[in-house]
Amino acid sequence: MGSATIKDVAKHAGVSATTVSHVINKSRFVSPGTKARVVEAMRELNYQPNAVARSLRMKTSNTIGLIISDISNPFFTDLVRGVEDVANSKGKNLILCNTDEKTEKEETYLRILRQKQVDGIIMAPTGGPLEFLRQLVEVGFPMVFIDRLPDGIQVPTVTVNNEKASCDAVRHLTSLGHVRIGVVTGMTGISSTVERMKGYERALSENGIEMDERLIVEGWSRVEGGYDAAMRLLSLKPRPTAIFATNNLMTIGVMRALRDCGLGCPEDISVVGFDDFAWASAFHPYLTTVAQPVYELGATAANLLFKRMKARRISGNSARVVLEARLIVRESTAVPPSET
Amino acid sequence: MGSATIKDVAKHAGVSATTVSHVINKSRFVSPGTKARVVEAMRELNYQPNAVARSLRMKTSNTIGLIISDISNPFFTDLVRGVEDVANSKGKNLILCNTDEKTEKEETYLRILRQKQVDGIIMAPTGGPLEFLRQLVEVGFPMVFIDRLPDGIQVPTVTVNNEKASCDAVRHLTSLGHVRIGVVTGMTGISSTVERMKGYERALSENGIEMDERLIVEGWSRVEGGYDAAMRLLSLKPRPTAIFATNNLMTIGVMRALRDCGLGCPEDISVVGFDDFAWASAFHPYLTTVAQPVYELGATAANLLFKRMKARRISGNSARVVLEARLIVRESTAVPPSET
DNA sequence: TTGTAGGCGTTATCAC
DNA sequence: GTGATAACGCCTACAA
Repeated sequence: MGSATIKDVAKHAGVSATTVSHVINKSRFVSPGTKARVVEAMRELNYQPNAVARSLRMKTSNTIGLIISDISNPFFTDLVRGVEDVANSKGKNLILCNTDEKTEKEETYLRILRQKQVDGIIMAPTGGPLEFLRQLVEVGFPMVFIDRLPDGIQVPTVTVNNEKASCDAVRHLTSLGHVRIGVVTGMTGISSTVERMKGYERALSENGIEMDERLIVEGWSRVEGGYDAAMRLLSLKPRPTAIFATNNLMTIGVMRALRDCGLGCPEDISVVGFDDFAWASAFHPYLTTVAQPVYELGATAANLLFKRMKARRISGNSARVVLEARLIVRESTAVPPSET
Repeated sequence: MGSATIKDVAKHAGVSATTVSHVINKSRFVSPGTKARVVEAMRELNYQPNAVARSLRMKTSNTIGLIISDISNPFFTDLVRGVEDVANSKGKNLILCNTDEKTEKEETYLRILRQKQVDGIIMAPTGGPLEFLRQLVEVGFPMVFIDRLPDGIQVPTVTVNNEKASCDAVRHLTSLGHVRIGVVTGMTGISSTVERMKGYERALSENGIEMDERLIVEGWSRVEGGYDAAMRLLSLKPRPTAIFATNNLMTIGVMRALRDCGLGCPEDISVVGFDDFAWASAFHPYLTTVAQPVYELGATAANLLFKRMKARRISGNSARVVLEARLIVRESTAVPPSET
């Protein structure tokens, strides 16, 4: 049984569809009497306005798209919540899309979201080459990038101060006397990886520590990658006295590797991880981490997007907002290396 | 500049809109020549079909709604991924909604999703009284409940075997010699809480252990609640030798309480938690947990929903699918209580 | 204070 | 093989 339409309500109330529409949207005066009849008719017919028809007419879907790599990643989890809260407060809904870092999925989702007439898109770009994306930006489609900078596309972006935060993390290790500091790097080709490595390098050079290529291992931003990378690092002789894992998943991989090697943290080796965990202060080791303001990242991006949506044709202006990630020092790494 | 429409393409290719439509949808034969011209016109105009207009006409939005309490909760995180993967494989998109367990937000989202003509809804019901929800179910709107059973509404549901799994968890503790076993319970009024408590009670009675009301404390399904509840339990004299935390967030709260009380786990007290953590085997204590097949929960619900969507009018039939949660025994609790 | 009519961009029916 | 035309449900000039 097809639901009641605005015409059904009109007929039932003995008025025109126009009047019903105005009652629904409070868009012009309707006498108390007729208004009451309309309201009553809507109730009796259990009327629900058809938002699709409305969208077609109004050219706004009250929906925004959010494209991330994987909602299972705790990092995105809080970010998504930030976006949804802001969106909800503005009466917009969220279509969630997972790319798994696949450029192909990214393009498909972009295309679908566009076809669904979403009012705007927030995305963490994979970094792959993307003609369609470039076109969208060029026609002024409201879009905000998050967590990473796109390659050569001018668009508003929200990130954290990756370099500075990484630098702080590594400085923390050097200040404890560490010199041989291994680093597990993220996916190549995304800006956050590059920036975090810059911070690592800067901290070392500040302290007059020579770079050792063998201490830099790729972890592909994933748990398994972090595990493998740590295994490589741990097999070095002499092995590093500390490891800097440049994201949350890789940090877990590193810790698993330590366990499998029978190594204790921080007794045998110190670890600092980028990204904090809600449970970090309740489970051992109480890891020192770089905490990103993840929720704010999402909320900020959403607010920025809404600004763009209002001023559709003010293109060209591509702000970059940088939020502050900060080091949280916990007891576990406050231990000097057993060897030097 | 409004995007090109099907009419623009038709004009550009010198054919009718009908033909363009048929080319797009491959819905009837079009001669190679005209087809080529149409395709070329679409390319030149950078044409993207308007999915909103299509939805209005076809009466399907190719979108489903997912209503949960909070995407920040790691439990829902993997579940959402399961739903999205299945949805995506069927060409559907996902609108994500967070209720924070507020009946009011739940109703608002239900109404919006209905108005947006989503093809179906998957939800973890708050348990509040909900007339609108009941109406939706009654008119045969495709819907699947997840994680919890609704109160007295006949609708397909996907859950885990909460009672059995809880019973196993507590049996594990009794088999280690524990008798005074505290339990931190979830929100009152949701089925999973009730079922998990039944499992707790059954395990105790099987072992001839008398129930002690003081050992049952409400943790409201949240971290803070788990913390407070654990504090209460730890202040009992004699204090329990083990604690069963009935969900992931409360488990974290319990562990924080132990830390703040300077108590070690498992030396001073044993803990078993409902819900596993990806990092559980890498950080201390290596907690024994009940692992729910969370991704499968979401995927199963989505598959069930798609079945319902196909056979819209086969109402009445309200399957309940029960997946298996299983105990993962790790070293930490394999320690007999220091006292009896 | 209220109503009529046209159109948003598609797809489906029928006709040629 | 292809096209006109109506309709999906709503909003909004314009008119009365």
